Amino acid sequence: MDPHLLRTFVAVLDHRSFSTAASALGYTQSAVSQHIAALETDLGTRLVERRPVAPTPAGARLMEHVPALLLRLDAARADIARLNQVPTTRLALACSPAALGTVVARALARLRAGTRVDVEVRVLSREAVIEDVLTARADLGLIDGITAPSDPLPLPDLGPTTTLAAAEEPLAVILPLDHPLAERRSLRLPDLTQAQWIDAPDSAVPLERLRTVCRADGFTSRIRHRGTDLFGLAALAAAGHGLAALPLSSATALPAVAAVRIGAPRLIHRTELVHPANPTAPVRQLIDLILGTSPIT
Amino acid sequence: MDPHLLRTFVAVLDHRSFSTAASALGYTQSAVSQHIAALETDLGTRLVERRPVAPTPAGARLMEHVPALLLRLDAARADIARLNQVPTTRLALACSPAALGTVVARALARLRAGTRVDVEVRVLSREAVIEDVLTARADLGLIDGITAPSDPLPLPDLGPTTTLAAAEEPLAVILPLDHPLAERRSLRLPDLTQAQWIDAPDSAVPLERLRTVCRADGFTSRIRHRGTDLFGLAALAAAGHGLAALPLSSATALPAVAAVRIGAPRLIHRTELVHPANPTAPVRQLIDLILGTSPIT
DNA sequence: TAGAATTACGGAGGACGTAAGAATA
DNA sequence: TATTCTTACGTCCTCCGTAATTCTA
Repeated sequence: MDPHLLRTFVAVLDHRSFSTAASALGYTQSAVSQHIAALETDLGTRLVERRPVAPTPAGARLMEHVPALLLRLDAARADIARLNQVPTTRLALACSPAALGTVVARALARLRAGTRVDVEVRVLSREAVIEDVLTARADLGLIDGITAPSDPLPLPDLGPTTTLAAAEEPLAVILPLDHPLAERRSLRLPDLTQAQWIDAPDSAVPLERLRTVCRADGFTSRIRHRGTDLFGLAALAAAGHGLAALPLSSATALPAVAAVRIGAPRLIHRTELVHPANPTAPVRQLIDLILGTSPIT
Repeated sequence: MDPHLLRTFVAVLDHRSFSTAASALGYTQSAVSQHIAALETDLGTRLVERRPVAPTPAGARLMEHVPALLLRLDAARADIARLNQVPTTRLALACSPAALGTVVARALARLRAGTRVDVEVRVLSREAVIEDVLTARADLGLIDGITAPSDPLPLPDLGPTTTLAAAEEPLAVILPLDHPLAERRSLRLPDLTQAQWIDAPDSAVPLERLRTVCRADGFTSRIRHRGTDLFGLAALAAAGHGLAALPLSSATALPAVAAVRIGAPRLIHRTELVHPANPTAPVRQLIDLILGTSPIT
């Protein structure tokens, strides 16, 4: 179970082909074939079905571990590299779309006033934000999500990182202006299980998460929207393709849609800050700024 | 970052010696030295201080990743091995001490009545239970802990496993029979931050966890009790060495100590069941039995 | 039958052991 | 000075590429 073998394993399944995986990795087909054969011998089972290339049940099971494993490996390497890094004043901040509106924009406004810290903001899916922070492609991450008021966001294994609550606000849904529910003061989420939704896991609250917090099925969607483009999502919602859940402030700011607050169950939208252990001084400064505890105004 | 190198890395730090690590791993000292050198070259930093052997800051950082990494690697292998395993009727059940009292004993009483499933019960620390389930040394695990009433227990990353709530009960503290607070109907946890506690992370609720849920410091201890022996813990508590937090039923059943319920904050003690994906039929049967949904009575 | 994976085989590099050499308590 | 780690070096084995072979859509 050498990491190299595991990397070619995922490449093969990603490309659904030994040869293209080989060229992507800079190996020959032969080498890839040998890698897979070595893995299969080691584990004593066939992992990949050939022609067409597809995971066997065992391969699928392995695939549930390997990406996390390789990520953690990269995280370890990055974590050590960070130790000897000289503090830069050019910081990379990765955030999910709703985190940008609820926290980052406001924080950066305060930044202009007083510091000489340069920030590059990168808007990504939640998973990609975590990846970026773990692998040191970003100095700081902001992730948004919904939970019961006192709970932390359920984040996957983050290793030795710290998460801090950066902002909380009510949850809302966006819907077309002429939607029958658009005039309501607030809505109950369980009443919306049968509505038509847009599944926009990278930008809005993932439908899967709505099902979990409501302990209910439903929340079906005909359209899936990938990417971090909230305005595009709003356009789809405005055109009547379905609802989407967002923090109230973002929902209100979007054009051509109505924003209605979710009144029940008691849920909040929270943005959490994720940062590696032992942040450098500029990073710590930015953290303080975002948390609003900084003397800089 | 070959897994072999990482394994010798942890062995070296565990044994605080290259030579004893070598013999433990079945290598020569030379090989171990080369392993460490290879890792250090790869990562570009010294990881281990020699004579005496100790982790450098970078080594300590690496050490925060490696055990989890190696565990996940073993979990992947075990997960695949389980696929081709023939269902046994001899099941290994790993549980934390309080889980035994709250769930297992009762469930196994029902087991005697109707099935031909053989169970081996193993009482371990929470971490060891998780390890056993992930690496298939146990077919099923039960872990106890405390949280706010509707929250799940905060378990570390478990990969593709499922957790289910198995039992809930009030939280209590045990104290000497002649303790001034022993006659109380209930106690508030924040009032006990300044008391003397026994830190028994393997058997009772870890003090660290009490601090987290109370959002308070304190809960200091002079005695640390390792191991899964609840009666030993009770003896220490009875002798006045400090308090310990346990589920009410276990606390009540222990000899020579008073059990007082924790009234605030609103916390529950919950036992959760951890099992791998796709359990075999006998395992599923045992799960149903434990959850009380089984027709077997 | 063509496209694609496997097998055979050889060379380069890596890994481990033996043994001699440095370093430190 | 004794113990412990490092370095040198030889051998064996592994890994990858080339090329011939087998498989299957």
